[in-house]
Amino acid sequence: MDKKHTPIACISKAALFADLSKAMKEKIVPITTHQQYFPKGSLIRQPLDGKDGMLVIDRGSAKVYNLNEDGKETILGILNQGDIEGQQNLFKQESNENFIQALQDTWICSMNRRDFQNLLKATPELAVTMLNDFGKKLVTIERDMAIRKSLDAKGRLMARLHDLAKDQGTNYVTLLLKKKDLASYLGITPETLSRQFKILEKEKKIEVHGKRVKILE
DNA sequence: CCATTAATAGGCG
DNA sequence: CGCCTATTAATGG
Repeated sequence: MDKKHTPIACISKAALFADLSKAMKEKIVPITTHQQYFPKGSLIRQPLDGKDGMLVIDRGSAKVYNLNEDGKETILGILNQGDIEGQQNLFKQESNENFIQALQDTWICSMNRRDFQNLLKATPELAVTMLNDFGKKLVTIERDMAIRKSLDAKGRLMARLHDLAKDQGTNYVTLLLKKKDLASYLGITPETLSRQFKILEKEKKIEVHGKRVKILE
């Protein structure tokens, strides 16, 4: 299935590293572990697993979630190819407190905290790039929170669909998540999500075909 | 096939 | 809207 994988190519896929010079990337290579394979549904990270590094999705996708008091999942975010997760772990002692589960067969590359800290000290450009990335993530999170608080279920769903359309570059969007996961991500129940889909269809705003949704407005 | 999980439907607070 | 239950669809072995 997989052809060739070079550490440099892998690093370049990660938004965080994409803009670095080749020399910079070569500095990163030695501290990375490449192409660990996780079958669909397996846990890539979980609390107390002792993994302290950050990871990059080389291929595949994964969901980040934790469990609330009632033992139910709350989806914190979705990782797609090239996304970074666990940057926090590079700066603090504790290991992960969230679960990360592969949504498809997924390959990740990773590095541990200590090696990366040393590299950061030696490579200011990397530190700056990373800080900017943090900023972007912060903006996204704040925006998501604002949406969750201000919009009702229908509005949240529509907003999410438009985001997906933007990400995927088409109005015929493919839902990567199971609907119950999408519901969790939106902070609503699966039942409510199902109802909102029906309502939006009736209003001629979307067309649902299994896991694909056409956005009509 | 059967068993489990996901999605939907309907009732109710 | 969330929670609950029942039914059906989809999935995986």
